[in-house]
This record gives sequence, structure tokens and C-alpha cells, in this order.
Amino acid sequence: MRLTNAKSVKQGIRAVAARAGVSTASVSRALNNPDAVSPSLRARIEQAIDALGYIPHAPARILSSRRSRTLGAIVPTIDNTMFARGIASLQQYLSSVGYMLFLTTSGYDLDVELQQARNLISRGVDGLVLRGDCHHEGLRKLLADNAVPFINVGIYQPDRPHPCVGTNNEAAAHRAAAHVIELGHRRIGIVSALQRNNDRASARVAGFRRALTENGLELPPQWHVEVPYTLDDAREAARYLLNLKDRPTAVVCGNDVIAYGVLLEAERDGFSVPRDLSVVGFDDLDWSRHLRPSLTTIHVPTGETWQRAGEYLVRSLAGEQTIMHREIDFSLVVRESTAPPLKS
Amino acid sequence: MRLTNAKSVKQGIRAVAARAGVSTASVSRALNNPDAVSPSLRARIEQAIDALGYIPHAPARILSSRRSRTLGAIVPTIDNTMFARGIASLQQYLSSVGYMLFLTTSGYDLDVELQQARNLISRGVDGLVLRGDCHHEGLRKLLADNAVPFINVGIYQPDRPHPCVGTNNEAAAHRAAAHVIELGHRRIGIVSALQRNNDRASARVAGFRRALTENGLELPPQWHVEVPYTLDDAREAARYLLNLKDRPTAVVCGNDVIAYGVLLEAERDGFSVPRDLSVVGFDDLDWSRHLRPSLTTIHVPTGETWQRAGEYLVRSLAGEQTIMHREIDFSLVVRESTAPPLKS
DNA sequence: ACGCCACTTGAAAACGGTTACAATTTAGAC
DNA sequence: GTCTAAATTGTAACCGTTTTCAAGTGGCGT
Repeated sequence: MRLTNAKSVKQGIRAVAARAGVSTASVSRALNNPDAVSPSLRARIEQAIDALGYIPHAPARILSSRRSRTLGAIVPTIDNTMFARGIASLQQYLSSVGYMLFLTTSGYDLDVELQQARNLISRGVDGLVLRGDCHHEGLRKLLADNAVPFINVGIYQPDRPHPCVGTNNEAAAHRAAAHVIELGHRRIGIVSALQRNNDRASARVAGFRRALTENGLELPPQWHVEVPYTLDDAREAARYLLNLKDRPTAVVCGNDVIAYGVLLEAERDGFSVPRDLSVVGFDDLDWSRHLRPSLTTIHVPTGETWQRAGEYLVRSLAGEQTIMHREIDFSLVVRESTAPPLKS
Repeated sequence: MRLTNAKSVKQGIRAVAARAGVSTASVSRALNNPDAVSPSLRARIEQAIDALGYIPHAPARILSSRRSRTLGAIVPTIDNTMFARGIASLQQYLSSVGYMLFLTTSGYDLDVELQQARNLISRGVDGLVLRGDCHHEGLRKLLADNAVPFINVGIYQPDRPHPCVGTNNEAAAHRAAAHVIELGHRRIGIVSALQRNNDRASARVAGFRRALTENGLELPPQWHVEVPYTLDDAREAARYLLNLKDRPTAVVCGNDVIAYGVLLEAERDGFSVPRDLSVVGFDDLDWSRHLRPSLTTIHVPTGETWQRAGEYLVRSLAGEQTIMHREIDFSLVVRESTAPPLKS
């Protein structure tokens, strides 16, 4: 003797359908497009749903609908205030429109970035947020082959065929350098981030240099130093620069963290900022206004930038027409770390 | 006249199988358990795979295998050095063992946290990393109903039935307060984070208070103030405390950001740290050793903590037996911000 | 009354993998 | 050379949704 009752479904949309006495199609519709189902049915279904504590199974939904409502982001590291802030904004925005975010890190390595992209695509992301436009050769092909939309964030390159959103780093850096030049400085040093595989860093250096050149200023090789990512690295570079026999009266920095390093090291070596040395940063992180002296820097709306990146992808996925190249305004914030040079 | 050739599969595991002249089962095996398939077959399959540029479709895999190799994490915010660092470590570890991370934020709101958990479960995560042990009533039920393993990170509560990994906040806070007491301070103020819905903050306050009580010290109500999350909030609180007619000679802080606020405000108001005021932080963020004066604080290995949380979940998911309650050691780092009180 | 249309609803075929089970081959022991 | 066990491979059901298509229902103009 065997039990012959139909296999009773424990969970899932079928269980809901059974309990509400409708078909799975109707449940699905009630969930995805409530208006397509009559109020009475909808009520029955909703009641069944929370009687059962039903939670839809996203992977199945993705498999069947071929849309994951998920974006992937690949950043060099999260452990950096700027990226953390960007990711925070992006995540928050995506969450507000019902999307999820897969977050991965590349550690500034293009091969890893490619691998992570493969990973993300495998997970079924609808789109990808990348940092900058300096990627592995295979990445573009991968994205094209799999028809995955993406956007480069943190840069503005209207001439290139890829979507991007960000500030014009070259112009912003130019503005920063122009500021100290306007103050009267003629001896200006540069401490930049590593330019290799980092188009933002290079664009900023280019902007700095253009400002110098346009004003007929020389940049002796020893006045331009590149540093890795940490505050300690920046301090070391600053120490070198400040101990030069022939040292600059102003230093423009590739980012705020570097500027903090210069500020800290200057203080430690007994230099007074801005009396003995003017310092300009780039990014305007939180600390810049709290430090003593507070830091003159380029303000970049990081949160907005990343949110716009999310908006771009979400909109294009929804089929809306959106602008491919969006420029985000920067501004020079003059604080205490810059002043005219001492008369010598 | 109609084409009668079998429907040719464009992509997916079936395409690979067809090209390699094997069954889909073999391809799946070659992918998931290479040893279960003969070397010759494996070679043919691998060749077909990269000839086709085949990328497995994770959602389908998840649907069919009921394992997502994905963890979810819910943090109050990413936009905070400590969480950013923790998430960074967790993400990196997970990546190294082939897992992915879904990152969401709750904004310190338990309802949001619950909602995000539902979200994450819907996405099919294999486990959840939560912060602290102070959650919405419904969260535990949700996790139990859906048999989702989880771990509370950042706390150490061996008595409770839930897995956790972190430092003993009460003991660490006690150590911090004991330090200034040992230096001779009798007038000690507390600036803590908001205790509501934050068991870490409350544990730290409890530790501070126990140290005071054990040494027969009073804590006048006006010497204990709670502040939200930002540096500005902390500065405001510090300003209040420092302008009291009858003010403490030492302040113990609920975290480093708060301590920074006290430090900055003290300097602004013309107090010299540590001469006029001793300050102790908690967490030992990067800035603590760079600041002038550098900050005496409790060092907490945040990265390790989060990585261990990941390890715990990955291991239990693999069926291994692991310890439920893991304590992470803290240490007091004495720097420049604390000194004996001035003789008055 | 009738035909037509718009609106609801249901049945069943995908979606792209995994895996239990069966079938086949191979190796080893006698 | 035969028999059995082990290793390899294939067949097909299933995972939990969405979605196409067809069927049913009721309202409305004539």
C-alpha cells in the first residue's frame, strides 16, 4: 500500500500556487507585475505568500528571465577612503532601485581584474563598473563577446568610444598647479601616484606639467616623485623631497593621502606649512578639512560619480537612452596649506 | 521544405559537450571534479571549452546544485575605515577560496538589516556575516527557518548560542580606562558611540565604567556623552566636554574617530594633549599613529577578525567542525596622547 | 442574440546546469 | 578465457522560476 496523493510541494512558487489555488504563472505575475492579475487573486496569493514565508529564489529567476538585476564592480582596493565612499554610494543607489552589487578587488593588477570580470560575468551580472579606462587587452574582448555593458568611472574621456563618468583629471590637476603658480610659486614639485596602469594618475601628472610648461617653469627630474598607495610611502617620498638641497617651495600631490604624507613629514622636519612650503592635494577626503593646517585640494564628488555610474547602467539596461560620457565638476578648495612663497 | 538538422546549441555546456563529442554530464564533471574523468576526455573538453570561450552560468549551477559559494555581509556602512578594512579582508579571503561576497548596508537600522537579510537569502547566499549580536527579532527566525548559517563579527560572547568572532570589547575598554587610571587620573570622562542597538558600544561603555567603579571613581553624568558616527559629531561632543567648568583630565573614547574629534577640538581650544588632557581611543585605525600627538588606543586586528568570520562559514559549509566562539586578542598601544595628569 | 475584443488565467516549455542511475568499458583474479 | 568489481561515460530527471501560447470569461455595440 502506497500513498498516492500528489507529491506535495514543500516550498517555492508551486507551494504558494497550491495554497492559493492558482497556477504558478499567476503567482509569478502577482510578484513581477501585480497589475496583470485581478485584485482578488492577488490578495489570495499575497496571503499565501506570507502564510508560507515564501522567499523567491533569485538564481532560478535569473536563469529563467536572463536578467539578474545585479551589477559587478571591480576596484583596486576597498581599503581606501575614496573607493570606500564610491562603493558606498553605488551600493546604496543600487539597493534603492532593487539591484544588488557584487564587489571584487583587483589590487591594481590588470590580470586579476580580467579574472574577476570573468568571475562576475559567470555570476550573471547585467553590467560592470570599472575604474578608469586602462584595462587588460582581453577584458574588452570579453565584455564585447558576452555583450556585457560597462562603464569606466573616475575619468572623463569624451573622445573614446567607451562610456565613462568622472571628472577631467587633467584639467583639475592643471587647476591645482595653476593655483600655486598664481600665488607666486616658481619652484614646484610633484608627488604623484604610480602612473603605470593608472590613467587617472597619469592624467593628473599631465595636468600638473601642462600648467608648469604654460608658465615657463622647469620641472627638474628630482622634483617629480611617484609613490605607491600608503601614507607611509607618501611620507617617505616627502622626506626625500624636503631634504633636497635645492627644494621646491610648493608641492602638488596626486591625491590627498599623498598630501597628508607631505604635510605630516613637513611638520616632523620642522617646516611650517604654508609658510615654508605650500601643499595641494586632490580628492578632498574627509580629513582634509579637519587637519591642521587644513588642506587646499581639488574637491571631487566621489559619491555622486559612482552613483551616476550606477544610474547609467541601470538606465541602459532598462532600455533608456543615456549619455555615454558624463563629466563631473571638480572645484578647487582653498584652505590653509597654501600661501605665497616666502621672499628669499 | 524544412531544415531537419537537430537544433544546434549556440552556447552553454551543451555546446561544449557537442563540440567535444561527449555528454553534458562529462563536461560538468570535468569542470567540478576533474579527477572523475579520464585524462583524454578531459583534454578534449578543456580544448572545446576555450575554443568556445565558454563561461559557466553560475545561477544555473546554483539552481541545480543548491550551493552558491556566495556569502552575504551586512554592515552598517562601508564608509568607515574600520568596516572598509574588515570587508576588504573578508572579500579577499573569500575570493581566494572561490567564494563571492554580496555586500549590503543597513545604515545602523535593524529593520533595514532584516530586509537586507531577506534579500540576501533570496539571492541564495550560503551564509551570512553580521555585525554584532543585536538584531531584529525576526532576523533570527528568518535565519533559522531558512537554515542559513551565520556569524556575528566584532564581538566575543562565549555564553551565547550563536557563533561569533571578535575581541572582548568590555575587557578591552576596561584595559583602556585602567591605563589612564594607572597614570594617576581620577577625573575621567567617557565619549562613547550611540549605545542604542549597538552591543559593541555598550560593552565598551560597560568596560569603562567597571574600571572606574573598581577604582572607586565617580562618573558624573555630564562626563559621559554619546555621539553619532562622524568626526564632526565627535568634535561637537568634545567641545561640550572641554568647556565644562569642571572638566575631566582624561577622556576615554568609544572608538578612534571619536578620539580624533577630541584631539582636534582640544587643539583648537588651546588645550595641549597630553599635558592638559589625556585621550585614549579604540580600534587603532591608520591615522592613529600618524597624528600629532599620536593616539594611545586599543589595537584591534579588524582584518583578521573578518577573515576568521569568513573562514568559519566556509569551513562549516564544507562540513568541517569549527569553533563557534573565537576570541581575537586586543592590545593597548601607548602613544603620545596619554600622560600623568598635571599636579593641581 | 451574436460576434468581437479585452482581460484573466492556466498549461507547459524553456533557462543552463548537476547528479542519480544505468550502461558500458576496463582491469584483475582465477 | 570467463567472471566480477571498479572505473568511466551517457541518459534523463530535476532545480525554481518566467513566459509564450492557448483557453476561458465577461462586456459591449449592433
